[in-house]
Amino acid sequence: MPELPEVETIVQRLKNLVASKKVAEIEVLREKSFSGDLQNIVGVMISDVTRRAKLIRIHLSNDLSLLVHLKMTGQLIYVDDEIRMGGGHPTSDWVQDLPSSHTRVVIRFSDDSTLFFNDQRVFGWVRAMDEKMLDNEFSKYGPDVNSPDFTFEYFWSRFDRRTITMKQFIMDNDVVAGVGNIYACDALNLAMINPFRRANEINRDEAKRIYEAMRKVINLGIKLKGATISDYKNVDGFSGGYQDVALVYGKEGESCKNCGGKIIKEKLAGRGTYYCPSCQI
DNA sequence: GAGAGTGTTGTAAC
DNA sequence: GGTTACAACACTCT
Repeated sequence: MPELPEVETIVQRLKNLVASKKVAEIEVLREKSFSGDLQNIVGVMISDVTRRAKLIRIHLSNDLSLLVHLKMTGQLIYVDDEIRMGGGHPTSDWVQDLPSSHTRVVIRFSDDSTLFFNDQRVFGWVRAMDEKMLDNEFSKYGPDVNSPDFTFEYFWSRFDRRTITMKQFIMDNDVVAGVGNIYACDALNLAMINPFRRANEINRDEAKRIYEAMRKVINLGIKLKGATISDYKNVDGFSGGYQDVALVYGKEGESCKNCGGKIIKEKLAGRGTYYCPSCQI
């Protein structure tokens, strides 16, 4: 479910909440969701929380990190006494039920606060990794879409006569990391490019428009703390705001903000794809 | 109730 | 090698 802006939002919040806390206990409720040796984590302090692509890295004060991938339906929810007591907090009514039937891993800290990893579909995971394993994992990804390494010249160089559709191209994590279905649809609408166009039919000017649009929608997503379509919540239970300004994603039948045309939904490579056929050419 | 759809990505097959 | 189809799983929606 979450894409780069959602993960970035979670990381920013999590960093403030759990940095310098000590892991008191880890409870694994679903074997498939966790891998690593618990012995090496219990009693260790969290030193930092960072992000690479859509991965959340919880740095430990030994040489390990807990790497978290939320995939489609993962959530990291932080709960402490203050949150449990409520006080108008959006999570107050449902945090009482945690762990829920979807809770897969529970990390308890020495101050009694708790981090829940919930994941309805069990695609996501939490894995303890050393430097070498992390390098190997991160090597699968191209530069983050919002990083300085993702330059237009780099992006253009990756077109290289590829015949896949533009939507698949910008969602290819090896080309650029962090663009999922929502932001891919919106970026192509902003750039006025049809998602079914093939990468090798795109000229340099069009590529430039796509490049700028990708950066723009992702940065707006980060600013609005992500998009809440169904399961996504920030660490503290708040929803994101991007869905309210989305250009085409989830807007089938509505008017295109760009040209007033009617937004349609079609399937592209098995994924729901929203676009405006009148201005995205 | 059956069947399709869901924001991800790894794998196997072509 | 690039591209495509599908699987992993558990729900909701039509």
